[in-house]
Amino acid sequence: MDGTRERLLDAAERLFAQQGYGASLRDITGAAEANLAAVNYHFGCKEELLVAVVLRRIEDANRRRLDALDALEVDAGFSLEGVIEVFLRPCIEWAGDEEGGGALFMRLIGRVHGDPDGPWQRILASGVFDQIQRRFLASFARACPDLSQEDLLWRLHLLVGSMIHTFVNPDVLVAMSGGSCDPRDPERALAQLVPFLAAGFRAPKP
Amino acid sequence: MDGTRERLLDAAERLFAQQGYGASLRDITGAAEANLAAVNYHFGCKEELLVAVVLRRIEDANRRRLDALDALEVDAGFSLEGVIEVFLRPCIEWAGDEEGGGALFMRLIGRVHGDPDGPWQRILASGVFDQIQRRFLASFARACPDLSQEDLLWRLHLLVGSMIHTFVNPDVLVAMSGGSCDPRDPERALAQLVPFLAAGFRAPKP
DNA sequence: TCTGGCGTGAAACGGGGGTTTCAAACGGCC
DNA sequence: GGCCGTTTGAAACCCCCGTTTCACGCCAGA
Repeated sequence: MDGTRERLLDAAERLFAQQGYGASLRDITGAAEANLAAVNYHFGCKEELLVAVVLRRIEDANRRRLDALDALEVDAGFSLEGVIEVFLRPCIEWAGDEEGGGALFMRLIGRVHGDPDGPWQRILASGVFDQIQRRFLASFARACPDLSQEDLLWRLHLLVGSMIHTFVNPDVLVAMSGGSCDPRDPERALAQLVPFLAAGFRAPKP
Repeated sequence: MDGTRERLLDAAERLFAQQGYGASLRDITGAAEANLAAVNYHFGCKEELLVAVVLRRIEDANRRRLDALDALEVDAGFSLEGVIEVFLRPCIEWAGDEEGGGALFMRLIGRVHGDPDGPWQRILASGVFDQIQRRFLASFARACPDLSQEDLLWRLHLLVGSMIHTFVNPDVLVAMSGGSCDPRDPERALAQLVPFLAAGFRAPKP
């Protein structure tokens, strides 16, 4: 039967998200109804499996971000808020997607992101974020022409931090607020994040 | 010899930060020049050791934050920027403290924070952050009287995200900027974070 | 001095981990 | 049909892990 590779990616995404990198290959191959050796055959080793899981979603998300940014740039309605929304969109959709595994994927991102010497380095080194970073920096520079490149980098970094922290673990904010704040509601999350971050970008230069 | 407990905490802090929760008790007790069984004797199990490591620093930091906030509240110079700075201060100092282990501790925070089902839940449940959250929410409410409780929670959450993302892995921003942005420089980090976050808090209500 | 608990040392226990091996099965192609 | 590269199956290999056990030294208190 074909599709073993895809089934492995699906199962790994779910189990890595739920249990962290400590999830065993035996559990993953079991869930994928594949043989234990299939992981090493298709991906080489456990770490490469994780990298493949992450890249599969990131590359797709970045394509959609670039498309949306293209549309925004030529539109007369170009705005700082629009750029921020385009950047946030994939994460917001993932966070609200309980069935398709998007919510789990965000948790996985949080995990690998917290392990600086692990697979995350390989993901960064793969260059998946290079084009995204360049394009968005250019758009933010257009929206905030007074800021230096250094300031833009700082603020993009702070934006990413708020985004990850919010969508990786929506439950934290839900619990903290007793349920009144819920990042998994896309509209309300955007309504909170965009004004906050746009105001941050428009802050006077340090 | 006394101090085994403290040596274990020191060694665990370093090794957990460098290698994650996967660091073995054999390595930790070896580095602490203690016996393997000492961890289970003093802390019960591996997870409790991690919790103890984290709480040791968090409790101290929160005490200092509360003191600084007390001083700020009675001062005529009370301001939103002041509250933000007080909140950020411990993390900024840790991030710049390579020798004392503060920088490593921030990495550890990033790791345990990314593992929502792990020891972080026990840390949250311990209530270490309850008083801090209440006090700072009150201060932010004083600085931003127009915002609802829900908006304040959202914005405090976004602040925490930027803070963690920045100081947990300073190298990311350093690499991304080619060295021109360095979160480990306390003054410049404050100069970037405080205006951005203050403007975010002052953004109009969603 | 005797004693009892506290801390330590050394070893073993039971289990699970990633990876490798090699033979068997599959599937397109000459 | 026969062949060969690709994929799967089952088992073994070797290693490291957290925890437990139990005996031994230590030292205050009776």
